[in-house]
This record gives sequence, structure tokens and C-alpha cells, in this order.
Amino acid sequence: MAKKHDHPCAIAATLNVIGDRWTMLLIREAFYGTNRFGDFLKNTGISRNLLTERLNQLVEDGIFLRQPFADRGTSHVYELTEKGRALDAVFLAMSHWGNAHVYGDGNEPVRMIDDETGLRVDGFDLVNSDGHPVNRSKITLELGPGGDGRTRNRLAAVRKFPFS
Amino acid sequence: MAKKHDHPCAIAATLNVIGDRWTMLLIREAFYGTNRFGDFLKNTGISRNLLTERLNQLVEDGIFLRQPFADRGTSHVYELTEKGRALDAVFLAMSHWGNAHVYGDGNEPVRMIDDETGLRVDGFDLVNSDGHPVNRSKITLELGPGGDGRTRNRLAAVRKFPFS
DNA sequence: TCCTAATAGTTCGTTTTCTGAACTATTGAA
DNA sequence: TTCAATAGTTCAGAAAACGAACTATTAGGA
Repeated sequence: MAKKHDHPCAIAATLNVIGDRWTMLLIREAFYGTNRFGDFLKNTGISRNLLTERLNQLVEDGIFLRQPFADRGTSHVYELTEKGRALDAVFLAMSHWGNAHVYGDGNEPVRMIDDETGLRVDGFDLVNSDGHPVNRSKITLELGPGGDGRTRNRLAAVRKFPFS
Repeated sequence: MAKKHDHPCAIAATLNVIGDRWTMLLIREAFYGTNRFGDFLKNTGISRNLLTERLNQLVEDGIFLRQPFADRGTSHVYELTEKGRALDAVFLAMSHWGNAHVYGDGNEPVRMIDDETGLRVDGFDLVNSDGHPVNRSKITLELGPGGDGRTRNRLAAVRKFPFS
């Protein structure tokens, strides 16, 4: 992947791991159960050398665990780690946005169904650290312990935070 | 941006809009209130020609609205559209993951605070189309109207869906 | 033991994209 | 009419991606 972002920001940090054209497709595959080199290759269309490089990087980043698999030839299995599974929220958010705003209602290629009600999964509620719902329009950004002077200045200049 | 993904998949479709190293940083800026070419430039570190190209693409994709702004020189204002604001879930998911899994508890550069309780925003609940919470481990993927035969085969082969 | 098939991974030349710096265009104010 | 501020373009070099051919490792069978 390209040169990494280096300012103190969680979005930038996340982009350093999944911010390219292919990685979230590999994560999607992993959520679908794909765990072999050849299946990632076939199901995404990524080129072989880039797949090698990306998988190595994702193992290094702690997203995949690479384990030997005795089958035929030199085989491995790539399993999502806990850190990797935690990308489910990103997966779900992108999935929902693509369905709603690119394909549109009635044109979704894949839908997610809530087994308990049979209804479609249709978005998110934010929750606070007590597990209670948060009103999305009433959120404040606050300097955290990992921020620097520049972060402080940026936050002071934030004019709005238009979550809907 | 690079060649587009062309299979019927909401993740792939979303990556075609935001799937590069810079776009989500521009969206972050927009959520922070940035709306001028020069401010996007300064606050992200993207190069000028790429910023021009990305903003044009995002206007074309319906994420930003470009409006004239009489100030000094030839100025414009880039405002998020409804479609762009709907990326808030992706923003929040990436933000939360980066804080939790790259910086870690106690090292977050920026925290999101629930104004009503003062507690930190700390995750998501999925909701169904009735607005009720969904058990994340009880979700089924279903072929939608926009899927094709290959989508059907892929879904039939899905071995698991390990949302935690 | 040797051959073959299956799988994963490497190499390398070409194409595409990104970077960074210099340059141009447009407009308001002094 | 000049200057400063802003946005945008051009272009050469660097980096990354693509795609095809090649290599390596191992299991199973002749």
C-alpha cells in the first residue's frame, strides 16, 4: 500500500490498514468464509502478487492469522483475528450505504435479514459506554489523551458535526 | 481513482466511491466543517491536482455540492449532500475502530462524547427496518433483486458470517 | 522412486496513478 | 493597475498496480 498517513486521527489510522481498493473486499470475503489464497484471488479479481502483499500486510497488522493447512501443495488458511472481526461495523456501514445510496431500494444485490423477525437490517444506533442509545445529532468531539497541539487547534476550529 | 469494481456487491460499490487513501479523509474534513479547496489541502496533505480530481469525482458521485463563493479570487464551497452525510455511519465505524484497535483505550487522539450523558460514544447496535435492535450473531444474507446468478452461487457457498 | 496435479507464491516488464513543484487564471481590494 | 488570495492546470519523475510467465512445495498415484 501507499505511504501511510501520519497525523493523530482514528480515520487516518484506519485508512492505513484498510484504505485501498482491495482490502475491504478481502475482509468481505473473510466474513463470507473465504480463507484460502486461491479463493480470495478468484472471488475478488485482485492480482496474485498484490494479494500476496496485502495478505502479508494484513497478517502483520493483526487482521488475519495465517496458519498451515495440509491439503495439496503449500497451503495456508487465513482466519480473521478478533481485531479483524471488529471491522464488522465498517463492513456493515459500507454494505448498508452501498445498498441504500448506490443500488437503491429494490435493487440491492444482497440483503441482510434479522433472523429473529425476518425484517431487513437497516442501520445503526450509536450507543454510549453504558450501552444506551446516543442521539446522533448530540455528539461533541473532545481532545483525547493521544491528541497533540495540532489536534487541539483542529477541534477548536470544527464548525459543525452534521450527523443526521 | 483506479479502475472500478464491477461485480454486484454493496461493498464494492461503496469502494468505487470512497475506496482510496484520501476520500474518507476529505469526508472527515467535511464533517468537521471544512468546505474550501485550500482547507482540504492544508488539513489532509493531499496534493493539489489529486484534490482537484477527487473533488470533481465526488461532486459527480453526488457526495459534494459545489457552489460559488465570493471571497477573494476564484472560490467555491463544497458542501456534503444528503448522500454524503449518509456516510456518517462509515465515518463513525472507522473512527471507533481506529480508536479501539490502533490507538487503544487511553490513547485516542479524539473522542466522541454523548452530550446528553457525558459518556463516550462506544459502538453500535444494528437495527431492523422497524427500528428495533438486531442480534448481530443472527443475521442471514439473502439474494436481493439486484443480485445475479453468480451472487446466488456465492451466497450458497457462504460458510459463516462471524459478526461478533 | 518418479511423475503429475494442486496450490501458493515470485519475478518482471508494462501501464496507471500519485507526488511535488512550477505555472496560469480569476477576482477583490489597495 | 498592481497586488494578494484563491483555485486550478501541467508535467516530469516516482511509486504502485496489473498481468502473465515462471518457480517452489507437497500429496498421491503409477
